[in-house]
Amino acid sequence: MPELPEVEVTRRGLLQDLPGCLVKKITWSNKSLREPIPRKLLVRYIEGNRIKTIDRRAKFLLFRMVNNSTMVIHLGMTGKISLLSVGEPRARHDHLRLFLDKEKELRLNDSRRFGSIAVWPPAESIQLEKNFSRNIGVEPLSNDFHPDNLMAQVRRRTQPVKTFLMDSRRVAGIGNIYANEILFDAMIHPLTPVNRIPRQAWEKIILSAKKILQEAINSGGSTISDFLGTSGNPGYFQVKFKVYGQGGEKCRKCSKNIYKTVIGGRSTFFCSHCQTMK
DNA sequence: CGGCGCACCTGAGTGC
DNA sequence: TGCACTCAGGTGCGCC
Repeated sequence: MPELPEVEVTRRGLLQDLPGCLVKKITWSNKSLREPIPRKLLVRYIEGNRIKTIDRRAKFLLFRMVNNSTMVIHLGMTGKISLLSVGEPRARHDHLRLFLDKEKELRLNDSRRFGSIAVWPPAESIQLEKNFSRNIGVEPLSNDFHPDNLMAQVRRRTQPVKTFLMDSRRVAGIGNIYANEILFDAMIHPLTPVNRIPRQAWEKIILSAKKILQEAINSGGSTISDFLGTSGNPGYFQVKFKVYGQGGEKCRKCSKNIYKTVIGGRSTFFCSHCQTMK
């Protein structure tokens, strides 16, 4: 399910109930996700402790514990976190179950197992987070997402702007769907080399990104009440995308054809009439 | 160093 | 109904 908006909506949903909860017991599947599940660290630092709050960095959820440890979860392509009432039967592809007080269970289900779970022990948490964050680009909803910042990074680069927006070391949290949608909104051709984008166009990309991501978060916000219960995940919010998945359809702005191609190995949708190289 | 292709894994959909 | 094949929202490695 997850790009930045979906992860953020998940975070906000969990924030309604999780802070203060005690993690009484943790169980896991016998399969690895992207990396092996850190069982020993989960038992040592998360089990028996209380959740303080939940933060987000890029598409990672950071569960801050009262003992200053942190559980870091990435949802990959198919990861879903649900907050369930105790007694929900286990399901195929459940990989992590946190049994909480207040008759609740936090569960991670991930069929493709591209997700990940890490634990930062209290003593190393600050340093580990520093290293972690250093390898991740600017948060697009922050004030640091600014033409100065981006243009300084792209002087020598020729990669397509779509690839740049999706590169987590440059910009955090933008995946294939929203990269397509943002560039349509900004009227920029996805193949435009980043070193040939003028400041004005960067300003537009930034505004479009903030707008598109914020709209997605807002529309997901209305589904937060679905968190309790098995069907509880917001997914892509039934948002009607303007270009993603619309190959062969008519452009909403100019009625010309929307093309589908592949950039950086990912499906790319755009209107060659509305979206130009500046 | 920058940029690209590919692997990782399962499930859904399509066409024969 | 079954089989073979394609594609999918993410990330990081290795290769040129």
